[in-house]
Amino acid sequence: MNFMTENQPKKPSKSDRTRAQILEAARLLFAEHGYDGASIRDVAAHASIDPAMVIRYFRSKDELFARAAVVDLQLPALRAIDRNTIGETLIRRFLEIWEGPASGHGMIILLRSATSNEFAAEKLRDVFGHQVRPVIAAVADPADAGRRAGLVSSQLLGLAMCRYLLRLPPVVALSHDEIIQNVGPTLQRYAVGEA
Amino acid sequence: MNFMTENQPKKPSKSDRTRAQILEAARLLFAEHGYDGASIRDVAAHASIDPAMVIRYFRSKDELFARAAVVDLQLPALRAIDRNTIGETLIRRFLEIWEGPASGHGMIILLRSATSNEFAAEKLRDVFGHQVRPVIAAVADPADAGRRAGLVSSQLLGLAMCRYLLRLPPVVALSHDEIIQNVGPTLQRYAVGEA
DNA sequence: CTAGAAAGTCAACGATCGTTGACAAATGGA
DNA sequence: TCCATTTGTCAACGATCGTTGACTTTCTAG
Repeated sequence: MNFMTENQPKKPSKSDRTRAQILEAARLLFAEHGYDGASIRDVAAHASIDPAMVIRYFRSKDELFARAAVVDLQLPALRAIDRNTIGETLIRRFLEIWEGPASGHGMIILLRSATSNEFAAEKLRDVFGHQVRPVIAAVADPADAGRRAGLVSSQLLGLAMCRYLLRLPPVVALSHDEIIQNVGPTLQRYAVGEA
Repeated sequence: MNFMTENQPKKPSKSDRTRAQILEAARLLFAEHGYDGASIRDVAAHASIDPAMVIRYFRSKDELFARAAVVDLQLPALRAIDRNTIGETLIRRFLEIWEGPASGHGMIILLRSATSNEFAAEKLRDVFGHQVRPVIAAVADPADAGRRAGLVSSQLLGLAMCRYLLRLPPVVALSHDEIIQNVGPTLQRYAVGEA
């Protein structure tokens, strides 16, 4: 038993590297094929390792998925910015999350599985409740922040579905500027628009 | 062999009823659990029948799914209506499709499986190309009808995801009037708005 | 009534899956 | 060096899945 687990030890101890490889492979395959479509054997093969190791490092497929489906949107604090550019700010951050270099696959993993996996769905509702809604609540009447955040989420999840999951050609073809120009005003109205 | 198959025969011939029962059970379970989550054995049990019969009547699970995932949105011809109410017309039809009495489960079946099943995804793209896009093309410059239809679809698919699949509480709580009031203008702008 | 087709039952196949436990190799501190 | 812990390999388990083929029951036309 390693009793230094909760310190900041300088040990990338072989096992940690294997663990990371498994997790990386899992993120890739869960993102591409969803929870059901990605088998533990597939993950193991992608990490050049035995399937049994996947279970040893993560206790089950569910736990592996939970580790892989971590999402931190890092939404900006909207109170600090010009109230008229809130919609634009949100859609710009959206594009960074989905197409920026630091994209951690987290959202696509959740979205890919949330339709047929209750855990993923709950996790996604959690992201809404703990990451999206508070940001909106900071700039809108808290009484209907949920409604506004819900509308914002509906547009953003739909855009993600069409562009990154379903890959509807006309939506894939949209440039960043077009997206900002079209969707920005929608989000602006949903977030802080009239009534 | 029944050589009267392509006429309009007055024979609900036992087998036709079984066939219909299987299809109904399949639609229900595919809508609830998706392609992977609904097994042929489940469908058979729901139809009070042997699993082998499902294969006999439909040749395979894929074919059964194809039969179950039929969608006809019956979108109204937008050219006939007041140009200023296009957004409202679209969102009203959306609510009818998803919550009206004639809801055939078709869209929820597709949406539930499209994220991890390529056939369902292709079918959904097909619905977009053959049912949504033409309707938009009738009232907008055909050159960017794809872009406009894509934006409309992103909002509507996102709303369906949040309200019927993910069941985000604040989105579920929205009344029809609230939805029409909030989403209508968005669709209006996407469909026929400036530039 | 009777023969043949249609409808339904049953058991099993091969494949894949998550998971386990027994075992071998590698590693590192004493 | 020796030994204990870690790390990795291997084969198999039980379960579930889609699908098949042989069989029996039910229905219906002649």
